[in-house]
This record gives sequence, C-alpha cells and structure tokens, in this order.
Amino acid sequence: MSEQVRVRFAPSPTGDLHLGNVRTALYNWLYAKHTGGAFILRVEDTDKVRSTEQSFESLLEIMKWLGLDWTEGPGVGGPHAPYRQSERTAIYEDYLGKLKSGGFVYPCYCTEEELELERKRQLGRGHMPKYGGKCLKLTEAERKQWDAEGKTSVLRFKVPAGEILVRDEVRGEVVFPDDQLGDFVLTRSDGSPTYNFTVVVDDALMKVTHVIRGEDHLSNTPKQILIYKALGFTPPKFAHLSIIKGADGQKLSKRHGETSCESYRAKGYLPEAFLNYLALLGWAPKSGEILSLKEMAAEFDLTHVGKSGATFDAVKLHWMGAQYIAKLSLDDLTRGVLPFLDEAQLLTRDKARDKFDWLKQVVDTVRTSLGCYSDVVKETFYFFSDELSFEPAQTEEMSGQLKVLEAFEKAFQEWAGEFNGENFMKIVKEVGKATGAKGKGLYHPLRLALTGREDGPELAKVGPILGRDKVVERLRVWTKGEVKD
RNA sequence: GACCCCAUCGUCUAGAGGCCUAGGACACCUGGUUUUCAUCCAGGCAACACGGGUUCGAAUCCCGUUGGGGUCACCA
Repeated sequence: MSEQVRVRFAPSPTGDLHLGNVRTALYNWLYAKHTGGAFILRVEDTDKVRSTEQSFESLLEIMKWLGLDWTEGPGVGGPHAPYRQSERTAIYEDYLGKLKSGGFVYPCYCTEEELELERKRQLGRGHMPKYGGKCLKLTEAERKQWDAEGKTSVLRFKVPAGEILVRDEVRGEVVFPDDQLGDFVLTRSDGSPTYNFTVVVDDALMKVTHVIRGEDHLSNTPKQILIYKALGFTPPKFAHLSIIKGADGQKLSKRHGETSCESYRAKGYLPEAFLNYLALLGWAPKSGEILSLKEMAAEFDLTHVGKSGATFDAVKLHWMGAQYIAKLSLDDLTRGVLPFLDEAQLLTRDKARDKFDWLKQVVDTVRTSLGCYSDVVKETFYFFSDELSFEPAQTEEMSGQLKVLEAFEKAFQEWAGEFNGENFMKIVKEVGKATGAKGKGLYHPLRLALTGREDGPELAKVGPILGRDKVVERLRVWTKGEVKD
C-alpha cells in the first residue's frame, strides 16, 4: 500500500472563500505535504447561475496569498486536466452514458410543485422527506408520450435497497439506514450534471485517495458511494471535518460578521498567522501552538483531528497575529502597515517615504499591540492627527489638573536642549517635584493631553516622536481652555 | 419532524482504562518590573453535561437521558 496520497480542495466559485473552507483547504494541503502526496485544486462551477468568473479569479488569488500552492489545478495544469468542472461536461456525458446503459437511472417528469407537495406531506407525517419513486413506475410508452409533449425531465439515480456504511477517518464507521435515501437527481432538466455526480466522477478520475471535507457533506456520502459502485470505481477514504461555529454556537455565517478569508486579508492579518490559528480549530500539535506551515505539515495527522465543532475566536486570532507581527523586522512591519495608514488618510505613501525613519519610531512604539496591520490606525492615530476627542469624565479630570498641565506646558516650552526620551523624563520628574503630583496623577493628565487615550506606549517615547512643539501645543489646548471635541 | 454527528475550564484543546489532585493556550484576576501605559516575568480563578452499567479501577468502554450541531434542493 505505498500508493501516493492524492487529496483535493474543491470549492465552488460562488462568493468569497469562507473561513471553514480555508481550514479544509489547509488540512488537505497539510496532509498532502505530510505524506508527500499531491494537492489538487478543482473548481466546482457546475452551478451556472451562482458561479462567477470574478469569484474564480479571487479564489486563485486568495489561495496564493495563503501560500497553499497546488500541484495540480488551474494555472498549473496536470495529468487530469481540465480542473474546472464547467470544462469537463463531455466527461460527465460519457459516464452518464455508462449509468444509463447499466440501468442505474431513469427520467423523472415531476414538477417542482409536485415535489414540494410531497415533501410537505412527508414532513407533516414526521418523516424525512425523500422522493417516492413515482416516475420509476412509468412505462416506456408513457415516457415517449411525455417526451413528445415536450415535458422536461431530470435523470434520477435508482437507489438500491440496503444500508450504506461510510468508513470515515475521523468519525469511524457511520451507518445510514436503508430507507432514508430517495432516488436523487443526477442531471437537471437542462441536462447539466449535479454535484453528487460530478464530484464522484472527478474524484475517481483524478485518483483522489482521501476526500477531506466539511461535515456538511457527510450526509451526501452515501449517495456518492452508490455512484462509485455503479460506475465500478473504488471509493476513496473519507474524512469529514467538524463545522466551525460562530459565538452563538451556530454554523459560522454572514450574520456572525467577518467570515470570509478576504476580510481578514483586508484587515492585514499575516497569512501564516491566520492559517496557524485556523489549524488549531480541531487539531492540536504536540510541539506547541505556534508553528510554521512546514512544521505543521511535519506533524499533521488525520487521526488526531477532533470530532467536535470549534467556535471561532477572534480574540485568540488577534493574539496569534501579534505573535507573528512580533517576529517581523521593524522595516518590514513599517512597510506592511503603510497602505493602511494611507487608506485611513493619516499618512500618504509619498510622505511616508520622506519620513520613513520617523514612521519607524511610531510603529515601534505600538508593535506589541498589533494583531494585524490595520490595528496600526487606531493605535497610532494621535501621531498623525490633532483631532483628539475626549469623554466628559476626561475633560472634567483635566480641568481638575490644570496646575499640573500648566507646569508641563511651561517646562516643555522653556526647554532648549535636545528633546529626547531621557530629557523628556527629566522634565516630567521636575514637574512632579514642583507640583507634588506623582504616579498616575502626574502621568495620566499628560498622557490624555498628548494622546487622547487612557493607555498607549511609554510617554518617554511618545513625547520625542511628537516633538516639543506639538507637545506644547497639545498642552496649550487645555491651559488656554480651548477644548475641542 | 426524520436521519446523522458531537459533548473536558468562558473559548481552542491535551487525554487511546491506572501516569489525572485532569495538563497547555487565549481571555480574565493578582503580584513583580515600570512614578503613567504596554511589554515582560511570576502566580491565580476555572472543566470531565446527567444517569445507569462493564471493570479491582473510567474523563477514557457500553447503554440511556439531556443538550448542541449538521443534513434533508433540478446548491455545492
């Protein structure tokens, strides 16, 4: 059994790539790397109505951004091309012929209204809805007549009796009882094949050995196994990953906010950090939580993938992001953050080039609190803008500290030496001595006046970066009573 | 409703019958460093859903209950 492992990620291009899909792609990729196998990217775009070219393009782009490179698929080709289902219709036609001649399918002329009615009746009786097989009983003459009348039909798969066993790599053996499966649709009334059919044909022809996908496909698996058998193929091994949930315990969806991979890229998360976090949702590496794709691949193993659903936690993702940002060089981090400052209209790229060293200092002061690049905007706002806003309670506090603020203003105003961190602290200490203010009473009013925030980096760093004039100016806003908000 | 899956700290998880007085990470709290803030360091809070079995012994195996989730399309 030294057969090469072949796995695939097969999304449909019907919108932005979802977090759950990213984890599925990652696990497939990791398993391929771990085993030295192939990672196939296949695009399931048989739904002509919902699939778009734009989604297809952005899918490829986001996969590249993530660094999940594929050994076969769009752009790189491979021995089983094409890798877009919309380009494989002739192949499906071929295999459909085999099912027809084997007597595995029959046409169904039921209208959507009829089917809907049947479904409702079954639901009302407390049964799982399934197709009753009405059109199976049609005679050849009746079919000819329907066809002649121009009635549209779909092709259904004739489900044989007998329970179906799914052997799942993460779930063990799952038995689906006999009578639950109705004859399901293989081709639509326009003749196009449906997912359950194309997925089997493609996985079989592409020699996929392990189908690793979301749990939502588990209930489709019996149908697919039936098709494998009818076509004379050996089914691959299956591994169904538990669903990723939102904070309310439901399957993660749009109403939970940010669920597309794209939105995390737009926020400026590092792809390595993003994948590292996602990897931890259902898998626990032995060697600690922070590890590179290469390290993950070395350790990854299907048997240690968890069965229970995990809740997505943006707070921990933020922490993970910060771990990766901490590893960046200051130059790289500063360059990375630049587009976000530009977008927020705090600093244009041109200006940034002129003041790059200054900008580096700014970024350095806040680097430990950045989970993603875009965090830089809220963390460094006050370095670029004078429009600080204050809560009523803060304004009140400042009014009570006027003496201290005045002392600061005077001391900074009169300072003629170099305005560095050391001297800044010297001045602060002197003001403390002169006014008797100390600790929070000394620093807090100054911090608020300079940054408009309760927290932030060391003032000894903030002051010199702002420069003496700016410091005096921001103090004067208070001492002159010119409060703006 | 039917079928299927799942069940350890608030969250992600370790745990493959004795190593478990249940370990780690995030979050939170406290202390130290810092006359502010943050980092950092040290410590702390906090969980085996419940009930029956099996066993000398169960978080771990079995059954049931409860709870949560997924799926029931001419979507994938």
